[in-house]
Amino acid sequence: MTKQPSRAGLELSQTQRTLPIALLRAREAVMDYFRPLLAEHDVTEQQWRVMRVLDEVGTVDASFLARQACILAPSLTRIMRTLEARGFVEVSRDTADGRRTLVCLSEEGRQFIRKLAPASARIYQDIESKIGCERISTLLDEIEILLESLSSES
Amino acid sequence: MTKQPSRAGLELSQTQRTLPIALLRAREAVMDYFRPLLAEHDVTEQQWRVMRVLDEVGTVDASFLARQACILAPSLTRIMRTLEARGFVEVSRDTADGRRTLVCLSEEGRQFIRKLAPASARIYQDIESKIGCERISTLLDEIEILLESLSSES
DNA sequence: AGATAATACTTAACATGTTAAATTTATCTG
DNA sequence: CAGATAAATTTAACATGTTAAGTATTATCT
Repeated sequence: MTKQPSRAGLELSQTQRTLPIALLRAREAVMDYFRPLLAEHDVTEQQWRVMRVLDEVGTVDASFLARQACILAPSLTRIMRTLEARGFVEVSRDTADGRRTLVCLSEEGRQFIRKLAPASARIYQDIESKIGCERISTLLDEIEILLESLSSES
Repeated sequence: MTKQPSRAGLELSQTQRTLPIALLRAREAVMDYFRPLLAEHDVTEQQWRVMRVLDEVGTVDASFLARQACILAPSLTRIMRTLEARGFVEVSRDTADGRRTLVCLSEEGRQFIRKLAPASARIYQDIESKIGCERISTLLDEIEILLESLSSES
């Protein structure tokens, strides 16, 4: 079905048949469905991701938040500034460990999430209807396995 | 095996069990293996992607290149400036259509690709050995289906 | 042919990605 | 307990992502 280049020695794969590009293209294809909603409400993809994570986990330190939202620490610092200025998050210092920054959603932030949740869920359902729930589930499982395989093992 | 949240109404999925984040995490996990090599040779991930595509397709216009490398036009404009200044690519105007910019690898650019190819291929093989060739192949197939399902249909 | 729309880029402006260095606070060692 | 180390962020600098606006060139339409 798919042309498999014979890669006996140390040659490069066809770019389109490569994990980095394939994963990037897949993500772009999915995000194309969400971008209109985010743009309409003036939040970037990353800001929304941070708020989604905070909505799930409550109050957490910056490192944990960065890891969960797949955002690097320096980016998170800037994003926090933006979200705090907009009144969507509350930032404080950890009294137990003065190095840590603690963050949580503000009431306004929670309302914002609730306001967009239905439209966001509908978009995801639209995507599911095109791909199929089982297929998405399988893909997510495959990715989980990939992550386990690539991390923490020899 | 995996906890499936009951999502009868219009609620948000668990972030970690969502296509945008899962695909992003997978990509990051893979790129972590390549970044040291790229950093060692002072090329960014995107610059390398552009050169990889050019190596495959020869001389092409900017739009095609941008699409193949998953890079937006404005980013490509800047990347071209960088790569041209470094002598890795040659840029020219399409005589048949004055709007188009044509690009191809320079001899120096081709040599650069050849120099990094073995190490890059070894890294990919390392990744394959951890995940398994068939599993990767399956994943790539699943992604192709996802791309077809999401594009150009109703 | 001439006005108009469509293409293909390019610029501009702001947000984020990425790495390295700096800062502040904790922890560890002797 | 003082000095060295480590940990958690932040800052800085440059590259790219992203959208909107601007430019030049080509295609279209009457």
